[in-house]
Amino acid sequence: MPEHNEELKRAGLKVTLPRVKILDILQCPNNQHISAEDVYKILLEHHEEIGLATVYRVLNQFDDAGIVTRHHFEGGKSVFELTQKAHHDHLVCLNCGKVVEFEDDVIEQRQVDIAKRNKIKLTNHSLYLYGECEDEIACEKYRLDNL
Amino acid sequence: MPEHNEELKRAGLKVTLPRVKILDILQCPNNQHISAEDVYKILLEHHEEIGLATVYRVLNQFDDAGIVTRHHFEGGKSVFELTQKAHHDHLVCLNCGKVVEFEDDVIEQRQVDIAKRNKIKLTNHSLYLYGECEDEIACEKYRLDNL
DNA sequence: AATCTAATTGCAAATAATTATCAATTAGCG
DNA sequence: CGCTAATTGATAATTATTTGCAATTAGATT
Ligand SMILES: [Mn+2]
Ligand SMILES: [Mn+2]
Ligand SMILES: [Zn+2]
Ligand SMILES: [Zn+2]
Repeated sequence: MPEHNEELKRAGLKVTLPRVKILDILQCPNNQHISAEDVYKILLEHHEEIGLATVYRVLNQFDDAGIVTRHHFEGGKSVFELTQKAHHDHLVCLNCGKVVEFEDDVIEQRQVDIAKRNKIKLTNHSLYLYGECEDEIACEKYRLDNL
Repeated sequence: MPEHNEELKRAGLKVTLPRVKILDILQCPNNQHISAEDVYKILLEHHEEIGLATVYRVLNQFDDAGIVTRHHFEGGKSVFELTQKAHHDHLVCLNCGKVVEFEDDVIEQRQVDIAKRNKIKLTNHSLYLYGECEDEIACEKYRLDNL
């Protein structure tokens, strides 16, 4: 019934409980830019008996299908977010982990120019800005709230 | 005697064969943006009895000392390069692995503005452009030459 | 130059993140 | 309702990197 089913079918994926549940989790605003491990933890909290291997598998399938976008923030592990209508890049606080999304047409255009100038057909890029919240109090609060 | 010694001493690191040899390897133009594993392979080719753990340790020490800069290109493993006088970003061919360095003041300035606008003190950033060489023949050649 | 000691190294075992294997289960088509 | 290929869970395997520890050594101190 939910539109989740449509999205899965469109991607040629069977509608299974793990997939629907994982989509649910990704949908939640709190869980944007979430790691496989964290998706798994939330599943456990919801008492869903879904294996970690399945989480990784499903996220990869979603990535292949374009349903999610994978990012490599500093820290080794991949994080995923539902693919948005518009491309955007990220600004990450190294203290509290807050992620701010932004888009900048000037930067995007420059990237295209640089690639062209160097005779390379640009297929994608990754841009991450790292820093620290100027508001230290809010930063510390955010950090504590997210464990 | 070589200036390597100075660089190591300045960083408070003893002048040892592993460190000197690894600096030698990083110095070579062929080895810009090289992984720990590849540094280790080259050491083996040079018949240097240096352990892989030491390579990782030394590269981390160099990173801490600012002697090298670590990058995370697509592909999981870290790559290192001797820290250059000027900051630059990278354009990588996903086919042949060629890496082109570039600097773009407009992009740099925009990043600063974006961070400021979002009340975050920018500490660093990573920008990687990925694509494919327009010259497919040169691309394939480069790919084969590098294994 | 001989001595000393903290830094360094090599090797093997340990981690961390992710993937592969495979038998058991199941979605969805006919 | 039955069939079959897709999916899943548990576990073993991989990959990249780090850590523990005993043996070695650079370089300061006699
Ligand atoms: Mn995002
Ligand atoms: Mn470079
Ligand atoms: Zn913060
Ligand atoms: Zn190429």
